[in-house]
Amino acid sequence: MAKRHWLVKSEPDAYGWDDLVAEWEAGDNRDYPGQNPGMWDGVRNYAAASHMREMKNGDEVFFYHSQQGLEIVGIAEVAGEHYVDPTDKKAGERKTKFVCVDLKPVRSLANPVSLKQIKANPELAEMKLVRQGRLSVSPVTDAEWKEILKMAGE
DNA sequence: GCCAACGTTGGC
DNA sequence: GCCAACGTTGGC
Repeated sequence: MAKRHWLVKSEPDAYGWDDLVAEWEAGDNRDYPGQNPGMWDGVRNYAAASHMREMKNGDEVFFYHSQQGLEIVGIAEVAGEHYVDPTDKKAGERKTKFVCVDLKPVRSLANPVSLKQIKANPELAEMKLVRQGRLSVSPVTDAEWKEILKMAGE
């Protein structure tokens, strides 16, 4: 099964790339001690959740900073496939449960790729990040993945 | 099952 | 801080 690629976004004020790295260094979850480091919890959007259900261990994920920075700052990988989000208090009342995955930092980008650069690149005009800005977890095609790595000078 | 109202996200 | 886009909720 070929590796797939994804993009997740997070507000660095709430939980940024550095926080992800720190959690793995600490070997624990900052906000929910005892839970896995890098637990991607709190997604309450069905489209985003269904993407998380498709994520497989080893898939690579761009980590994007929204609100502040507005750029892809690093690459993470899926280190734990989807499970019911332990922070979803109403999971029992719903037929479709929200889920989370675990993300593990692989490396930060020496040259982050900004939303502005992405929008300026016609190759990336179809990206979900551009077309549907509010989606917090979205698929990235192989071509888009390569193009962005190229822009990052990797 | 439709659709208006409301809430949230996120770029600017 | 504003506003557009979109998702969710709830009345009918």
